[in-house]
Amino acid sequence: MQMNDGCQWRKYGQKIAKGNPCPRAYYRCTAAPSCPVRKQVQRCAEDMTILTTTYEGTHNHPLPMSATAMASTTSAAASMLLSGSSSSSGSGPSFSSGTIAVDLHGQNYYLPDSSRSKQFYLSNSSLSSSSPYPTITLDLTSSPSGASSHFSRFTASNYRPDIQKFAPTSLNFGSSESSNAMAPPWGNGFLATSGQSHSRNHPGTLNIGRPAMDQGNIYDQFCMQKINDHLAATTSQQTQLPADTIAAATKAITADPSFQSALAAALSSIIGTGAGGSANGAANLGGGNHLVPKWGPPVTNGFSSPPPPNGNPCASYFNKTTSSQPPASSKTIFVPLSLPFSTPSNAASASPADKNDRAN
DNA sequence: CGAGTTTGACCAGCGC
DNA sequence: GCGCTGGTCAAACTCG
Repeated sequence: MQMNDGCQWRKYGQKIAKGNPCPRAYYRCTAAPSCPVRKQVQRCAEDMTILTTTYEGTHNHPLPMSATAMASTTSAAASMLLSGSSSSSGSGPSFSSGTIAVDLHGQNYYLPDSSRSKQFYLSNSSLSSSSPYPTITLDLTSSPSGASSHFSRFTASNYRPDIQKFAPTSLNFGSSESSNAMAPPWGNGFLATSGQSHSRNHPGTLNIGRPAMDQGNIYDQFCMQKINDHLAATTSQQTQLPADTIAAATKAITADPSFQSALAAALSSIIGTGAGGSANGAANLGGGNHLVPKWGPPVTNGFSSPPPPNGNPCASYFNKTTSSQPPASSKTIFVPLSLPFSTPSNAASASPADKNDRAN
């Protein structure tokens, strides 16, 4: 069991996806026996330091606070990213269009792109700043609040130390539960935590040094860490994201090309632009295809781009080689995709239990 | 000893 | 129809 995002996950498979040297790990939520939620964790080929996590399905059980917080964090980031990208990142994918409307408060994202419009609903939004890793979260899962309507959540958070400093995020943890359930042992300080998570594998080094599964854990841990950190630090102020925080986050995100690309990739894959991640996009989002038509190609490219000079950190990580190649700055991308987008059927199909598993 | 992880094999959808 | 790719299962292995 892993404590990634507040939920317990069990790895049930790993596979090397085409176009990405890094294996993709598959996890199932074990918080509840019948929970259909699955998670995919994969490293960005372009930047091994970036992890992309895709959530699929809807939890049929109450989420721990940490999980909620995590989701929140990512959502906010995503929103920021979206807005930021649209305005400032010209180089990136075609986020730019500027047609993207982001309503942080409402958490309602509108991407009336050229021909297709999509509504991004961020059920939770929070920016976690404690983690050294930039995190991109794409959550397409239907959230409880959105039960009535299917929505997806895109969340991206850029975890950067510097940013953290600037953005004392006050996260909306939405859950009254305290961090008890999720409180990770390492959840003390940012440094402490990160050190711990990493140290598990490679003491003293910042590399993710483990297979995808671990990666997932790690990034989750970071999130959790952040959360905890925030909780501790802002115990009393877990409320909404201050404009400042958002702005800072947006800035940070837009400033990081790799992050953008990673996010774009994640989004594209999730959304299932025609390009490549058809499986995810189509299956998960159902109508998700309409979401980000333009992003697809560019993003994909990014992923396909050759690995870092290091050689293939990914491979080594996944191979369990503890080769430590601590990326100067590790980045974690969370791509929580949730199924229930706009297609009810998605939920069903998404559910692993159903047809399952072997479907593909 | 139990829980979780790892890894290879199998299955099914999709594209050519 | 064939091959490719992605996703899942299940047995074996490892760690606590």
